[in-house]
Amino acid sequence: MATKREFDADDTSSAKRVKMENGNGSLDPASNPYLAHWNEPMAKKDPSNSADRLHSFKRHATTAKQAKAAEDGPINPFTGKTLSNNYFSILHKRRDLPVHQQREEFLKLYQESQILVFVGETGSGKTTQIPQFVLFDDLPQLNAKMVACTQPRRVAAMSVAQRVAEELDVELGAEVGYSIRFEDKTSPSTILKYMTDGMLLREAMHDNNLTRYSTIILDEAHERTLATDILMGLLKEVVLRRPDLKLIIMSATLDATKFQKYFHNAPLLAVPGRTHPVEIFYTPAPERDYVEAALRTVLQIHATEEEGDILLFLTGEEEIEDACRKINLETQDLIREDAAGPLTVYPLYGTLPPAQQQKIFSPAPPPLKPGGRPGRKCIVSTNIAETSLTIDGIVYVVDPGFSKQKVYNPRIRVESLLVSPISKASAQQRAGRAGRTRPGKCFRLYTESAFKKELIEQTYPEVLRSNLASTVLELKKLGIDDLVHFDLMDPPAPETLMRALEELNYLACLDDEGELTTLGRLASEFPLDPALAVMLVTSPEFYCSNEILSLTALLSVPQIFVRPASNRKRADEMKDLFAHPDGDHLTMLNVYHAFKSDDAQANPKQWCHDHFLSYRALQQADNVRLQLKRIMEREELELMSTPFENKKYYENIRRALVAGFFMQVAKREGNGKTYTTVKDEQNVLLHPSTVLAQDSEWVVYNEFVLTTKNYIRTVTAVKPEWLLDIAPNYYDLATFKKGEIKQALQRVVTKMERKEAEKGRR
DNA sequence: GAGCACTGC
Repeated sequence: MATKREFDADDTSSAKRVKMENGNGSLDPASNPYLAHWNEPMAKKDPSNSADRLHSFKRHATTAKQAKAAEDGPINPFTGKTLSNNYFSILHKRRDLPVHQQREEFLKLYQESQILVFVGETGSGKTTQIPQFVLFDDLPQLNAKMVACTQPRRVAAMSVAQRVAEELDVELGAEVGYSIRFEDKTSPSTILKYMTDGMLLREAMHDNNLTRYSTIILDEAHERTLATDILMGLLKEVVLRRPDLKLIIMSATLDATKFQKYFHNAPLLAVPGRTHPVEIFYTPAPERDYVEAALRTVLQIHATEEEGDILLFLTGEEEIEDACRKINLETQDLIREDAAGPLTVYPLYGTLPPAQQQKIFSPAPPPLKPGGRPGRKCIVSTNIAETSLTIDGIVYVVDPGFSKQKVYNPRIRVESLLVSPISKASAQQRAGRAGRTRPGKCFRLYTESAFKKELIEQTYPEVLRSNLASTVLELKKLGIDDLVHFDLMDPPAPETLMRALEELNYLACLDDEGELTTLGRLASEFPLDPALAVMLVTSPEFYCSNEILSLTALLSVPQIFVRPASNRKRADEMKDLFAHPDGDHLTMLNVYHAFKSDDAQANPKQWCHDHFLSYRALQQADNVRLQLKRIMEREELELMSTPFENKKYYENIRRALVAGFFMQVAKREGNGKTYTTVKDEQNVLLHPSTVLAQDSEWVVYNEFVLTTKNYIRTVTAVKPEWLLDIAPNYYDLATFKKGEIKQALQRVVTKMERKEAEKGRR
């Protein structure tokens, strides 16, 4: 039984290798005490060992006592090797974690119930310990299955896997591994796999019952990412089809009963966390200018509070950089007056290069003179410090109560970022950041009554704030036929679903009955938005799949052009070197080709720096391109180019663009600067960053940006004939409202018909 | 004449 997984494993070559080595017993450190220290990977995998070591364990009938005895060694029950000293010293600390108090209780509920909701506050140890508790009772190795534990973020999946591998005294990637986009660190011997929630969702698309797993743990479920929400809906159905599958939903306290209710009143187990108390202060009256109030508060803390670092939450890059400058200036004044010690200010936001992000972990500055006023650091951060990054040593948190949040307006099909009040849950999370190392203080720049009466309980889950086109495509691929009755924890507005279905229908991914088409099935194989996926899948028809492949990759990574405030002119000049008069898409492609040239590859980092391009983004694009290319090859989509000398080289690319983005087209109004989007009839302006000459009558755009004005960004000129030709369903003139756009298209139709007729006469 | 919160496949 125990060796069965070798034959089930995807990686047949390594499975074979394991088998051969198993034949040679003397190489197995478990059976040869003189080789127990031997750490060569080739000698370690032997799944049958675990069955031997845990032979007295009856699946789903074990006790905490049994597990503890097995953990106490001296032999590693999963590898058969002697446990290291490091292992025992960690084991000692692990047993101190709050979750260990309730191991027996956990096992009982886990064994009794198919679904379990587990609530553990920060510091409870749930993410590292619960999967191990499961391992000793679920014994996935006996059935050639795995235990999966999902995380919303890649870094978390990687770092937790690393930690748990150390705790179990195994090599990372062997019994404990992780799986994230671009990196699968697992092997045939893996029995515990940490992975991103998106990754598990991808797997589910090819294996609707997730048969590789015997237990699935959804961690950080309270974050309610799109992937977690869909997985919950899916797993709710899968558990009915697979009575052998167990499911654990892990969450921070807040919303636990909601999860419980959603899963037919599944049992709930709560474990306290281990944090220090945080004292909360409110302002007596509402603040008019939250940035100004925040700066004042930071300086006051610095001048009057005892030692300890400060974390200030603001909403975006510009606001943060500005605040950092001001805090620095004011601190100089305080120091001159000898009213405060030194203060180092660090900005923190997602688009900051990793090296700069790392700086926040440097220690606070020492007093200016021995015995002088204490120095401290102040971190001014976006929401990234709320969940993704934890900084030890923070004692003071300043929370103005705002963050930028994505909102989706299905009426005009536009996602945009809006500065909005945070939720109570967010406010609590922010305050908690002050109590990680010792008791702290949190200064909320709003009144207590505003907190109680105005803040919503929870931030709306992503599923209620997003365009659901790709989600609907995924659900179809997951085998969900009846979307309207698919049981999501928070069902989105019917209009959002209708919009998504409509969009997919126009893209020919769904037929008129709402069934997945061949194109839709192909498109769903790509980790891309449907429009991009359709553009890529159809690009061979336009003889430019190589180029569209590059472009697709470029469009799915962050901005490649860098434009530092101090050197805008030079940056713009450099961009002009790559500019293509027909538009930004072609310009980006020129950049990519230049980046891949031998000249640039000699020293790509320097080359990017010299040309004001983001090396990180271009490298990422390269990575994405490779992944997409592999999928294209697997799906037998041909990779080809129109010869560069051919007149149609760029025209073919522009036509292929239309095949995916025909719903994102705008027409210039008269000879002016304003454009109107087709069908939705929004008035928009070309984003000032465009290289496109103002005289293009019809353009496709990649995104709609709602800021001070309505902009369309990344635009390329197209011909109206192509629209009618390539997307006849969408450009069925009968469906257009009366107006300038319809008239213009009507004229094009007439012209095309006349040409056609002339051709016929000749 | 501009400003991308944060993730993820």
